Amino acid sequence: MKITIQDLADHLGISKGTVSRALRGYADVSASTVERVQQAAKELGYQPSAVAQGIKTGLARSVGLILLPKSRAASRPFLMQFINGISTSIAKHGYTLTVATAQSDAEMLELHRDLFVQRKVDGFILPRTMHNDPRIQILDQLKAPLVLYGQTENLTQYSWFDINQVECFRRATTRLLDFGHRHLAFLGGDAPLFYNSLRRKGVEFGIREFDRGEVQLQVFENITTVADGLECALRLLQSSQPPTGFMCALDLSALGVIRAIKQLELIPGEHVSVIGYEGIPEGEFSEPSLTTFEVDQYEAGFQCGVKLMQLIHEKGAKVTGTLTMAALLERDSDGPVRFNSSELATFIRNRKRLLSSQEKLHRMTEKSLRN
Amino acid sequence: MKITIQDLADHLGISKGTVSRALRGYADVSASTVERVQQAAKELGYQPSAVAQGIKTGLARSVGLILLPKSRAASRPFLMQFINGISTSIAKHGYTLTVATAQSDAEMLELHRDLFVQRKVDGFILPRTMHNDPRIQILDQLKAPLVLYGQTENLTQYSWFDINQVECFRRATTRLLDFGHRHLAFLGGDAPLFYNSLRRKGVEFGIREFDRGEVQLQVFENITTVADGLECALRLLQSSQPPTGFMCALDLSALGVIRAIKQLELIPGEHVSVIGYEGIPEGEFSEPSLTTFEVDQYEAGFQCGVKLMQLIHEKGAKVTGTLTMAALLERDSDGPVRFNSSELATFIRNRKRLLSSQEKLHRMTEKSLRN
DNA sequence: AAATTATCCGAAACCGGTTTTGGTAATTCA
DNA sequence: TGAATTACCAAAACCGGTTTCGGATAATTT
Repeated sequence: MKITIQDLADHLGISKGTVSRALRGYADVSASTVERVQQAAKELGYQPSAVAQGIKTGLARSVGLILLPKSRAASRPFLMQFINGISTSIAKHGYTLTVATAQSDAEMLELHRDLFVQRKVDGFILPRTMHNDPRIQILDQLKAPLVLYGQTENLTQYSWFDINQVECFRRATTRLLDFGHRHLAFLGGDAPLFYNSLRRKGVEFGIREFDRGEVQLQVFENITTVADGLECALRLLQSSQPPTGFMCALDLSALGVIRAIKQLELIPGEHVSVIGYEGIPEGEFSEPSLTTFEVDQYEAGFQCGVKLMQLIHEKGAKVTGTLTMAALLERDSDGPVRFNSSELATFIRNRKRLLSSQEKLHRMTEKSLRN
Repeated sequence: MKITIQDLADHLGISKGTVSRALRGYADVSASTVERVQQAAKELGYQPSAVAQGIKTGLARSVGLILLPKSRAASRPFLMQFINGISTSIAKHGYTLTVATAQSDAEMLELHRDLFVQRKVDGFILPRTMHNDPRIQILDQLKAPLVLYGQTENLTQYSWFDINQVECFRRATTRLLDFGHRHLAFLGGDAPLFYNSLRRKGVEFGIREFDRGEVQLQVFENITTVADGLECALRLLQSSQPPTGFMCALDLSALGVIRAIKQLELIPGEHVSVIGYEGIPEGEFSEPSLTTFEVDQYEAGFQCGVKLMQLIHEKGAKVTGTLTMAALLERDSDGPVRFNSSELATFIRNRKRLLSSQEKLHRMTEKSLRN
């Protein structure tokens, strides 16, 4: 059933070595033979077995991407386009993507080691880089090619691709300050991940540039889901010094903040401003739509793939780092400050008091409409 | 650097054949030798190269999953957990998952063929089954093991796993009818995919069981995104005979319907009922939360993996089909009918007329609150 | 004690490719 | 015309495993 190089050689009456050299483009095969071999290969549907090729070349022609589905909420949105980008760029080199999932951090490290030692992959792409990422330490020992999606310590030793998140959050901060906001909150994401410090640093830069003492910043961490953002914002807004501008490390938490604002019967983008980061599709459909930085995950995956192919194929290839920008989507969840923090606090208190009476009114209206 | 079976054999002073037989558990190796070999393998960190193993066994120990990122909205939600399930179940057999993405239908078919012919994968999992799925035809020719996630024609020839979607939608329909709804709409999804006919069939069954002539059903197709659902529902609700109950083939479109209902200043779950299908996380956070059928995508992936491993490893294994149920999450987007269709139409017309006056009222209230 | 049977392992073949080696026939050059 | 290249291809070695085969030794049976 399955046709091998020997079958093809027999069919043509030549040796299998010649068939191989013809297909690999060696110079010592006559043009006519190359032609005949290619023709026959196409006719018989011969394609060399990647497995058999790999044994001699030492390459599996596959790269590894290992995910931790535990961190479901955070990794889900970006995944599909990222995978698509990787797989598209490596496909040009005949590579495929091996995706594995680990149930724990320990298992994730084992998986990296095993996949490489077993020669199932030739290198790795490491998303969601951590501080002192343990994956890197293991892969370094094995001299496994790797590309980081994100930054970390000792960046000059590795190839990496990242968005300039510091700049993004500097701009987000400047934007809110220019809008007149003076009480800001930064809702950070996963604390152990490197991105979190970068985004936070961007916020601090933005404030430092501007500050003449009148800016207040509150910082939180591990706000990674809609529920987290909702809860955190509800608490902050009902405090005595509520922020009037929220910068969220993740769109998901920003959507939670918007929900909190609406829950307090305030208007997001007017009474309170919110800026997110990542550009998940939900942000477009949110009411109001979410101002955010749109990360091109396809491009990120594509570039990671390109860099990894360089490391694997070009011997002596130098590691490279690339920093790009995300596009700011100026939508409706932020705008010029209406109240300062104290005014907002008062407004919220009054609102609360009047909610019951307003509800009565609403019920009356409804009743009258039905009749 | 990389240690081979020959290195291990030299280190132990025995032949590589014996090392291999010891590690593969052959009976003709003494217990003490097995012990020594295993010990040494662990110490030296030896793991056989999957590539070299594959050449003799003819297996790549990998299964393929090929995605079409074009259909982004529809495939995104279910993906991560599905991949996790597959990868977890096949990991028990030392298998990994090869994920590739195709940019077009034609490329997708080629990819299936190439990956199998090149022996990069030993079989496939086919999600999102279509009518007369062309992938199946190609893989049949190659005698490639495959498992369907979803159903199709000639089901007895293949292993497959699916949710009993007919039953789900029969129950959704019965539920709305029991709530007293008599004007229903079914918002179908991707028409070429097999699931669509199944879900529609479920709706028709539900109505046929019940109908004494008074039930009205409107059917639509290719409503796959929030925007689609929003638009479709807006149109229907403003027609002269609006449905009071919506059954959506996809949660995403159901969320759009909810948005449409709210946009018309109606209360989802009171004035109009909505039921979705799939159980995406957004449905939990929606206001009101979405009544839907929660599909266990992890389990689906897991079972597909199990079935594929059977086909690949147990020779003469018979194909098997499995149908399970999804859990109905009774949340807040549906409920007893309040208005019949005509009443609803009137209500909506009046609402519209009064919206401007109500808005005036609202602005006045707000102004008074600020002072 | 000899014959038989088990036990254990080395040697070799094999899987399907790639790459090196070496030899023959056709060309080119002196 | 003879020598030196060149062009081309067959044969063989190799990659890192698995599996078969057969032989040596030990254990058992007669």
